[in-house]
Amino acid sequence: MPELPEVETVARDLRGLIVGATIVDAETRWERTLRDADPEAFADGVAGRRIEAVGRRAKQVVVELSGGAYLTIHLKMTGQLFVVPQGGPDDPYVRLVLELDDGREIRFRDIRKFGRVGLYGVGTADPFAATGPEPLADDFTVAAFRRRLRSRKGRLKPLLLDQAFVAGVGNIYADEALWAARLHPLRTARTLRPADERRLWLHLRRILTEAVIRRGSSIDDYTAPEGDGEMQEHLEAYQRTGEPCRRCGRPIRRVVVGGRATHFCSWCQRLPAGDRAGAKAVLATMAAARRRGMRWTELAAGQGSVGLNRAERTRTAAATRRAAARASVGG
DNA sequence: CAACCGACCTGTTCGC
DNA sequence: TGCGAACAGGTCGGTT
Repeated sequence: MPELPEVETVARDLRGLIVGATIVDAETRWERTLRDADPEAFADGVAGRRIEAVGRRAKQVVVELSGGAYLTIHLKMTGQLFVVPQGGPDDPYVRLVLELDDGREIRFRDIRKFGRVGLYGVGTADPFAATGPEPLADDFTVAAFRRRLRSRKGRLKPLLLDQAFVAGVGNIYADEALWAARLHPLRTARTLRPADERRLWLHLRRILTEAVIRRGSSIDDYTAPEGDGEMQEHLEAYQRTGEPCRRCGRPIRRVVVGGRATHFCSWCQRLPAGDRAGAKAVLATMAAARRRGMRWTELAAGQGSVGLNRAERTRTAAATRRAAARASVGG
């Protein structure tokens, strides 16, 4: 699940590997990987262009090409990028191959086919026109963050996931930032006191910065061209359902907010009375789970229970899968 | 504007 | 042991 730190890591790895090379051809194996689903136009558009720079905007890798063209690569849930020698081991999940002039190729591998690659040029519409500010940029000040918070009526968790509100935050770092700032995910932006706003701003930036240094969280399918990250070993809330809160020792709870798994400590992250009115569904679910004797997990209506060791087992299995993927791609 | 839904996809895990 | 349902979640387009 690549978010800002994971995509930043992929972009940095890729930059060191491909800047200066020239794209010779493009082979599309799954048409819808291309935003405009036109393999011929895409190949014509990239062939002969030199790779000038690689960066990131929100959760997308941006590859700048000669002549003012640029590629946007959204990894979505399961997208991976590898740079390998041509003719290396292949696998059925490679969706797009960019052949380089130096005997290597860039492979975009994506099990679930959600990922998208766009090609833009001078005069084409800006794909980031509706994207919010970069949270690690110098001009993302606490004052700027306050202004944005006060212009919104929504609850914090969905707000942090809204790319128009702030760019690059996904499910992992939204939960982590809220835990660190001691703010309930259902808290409304408008009820925040100045100190709350400041803590959220501070911890959001601190956690994203730390995660970039640690090369992101290698959970499920995420890996970068030059190897896994280690931030998954330093998460405080995400996927720690039932494990003790590292501040108070009480079990981390899991609820569904806006259709997304949300992990938090109901002791450290209180919901003020004023915000309870619109949070009935989640609160009722938690009360029902409590009545049924579930102390450490809360479930959406009708869902089964979640085993205590699930997170651990999932992590182990995912690491094995990533290793297999790297081997098959020849990386 | 906010909240919610289904759609897009496949592999893994869960409940029975 | 095997099967189908549930789940993972980023984003878009549509509805309430």
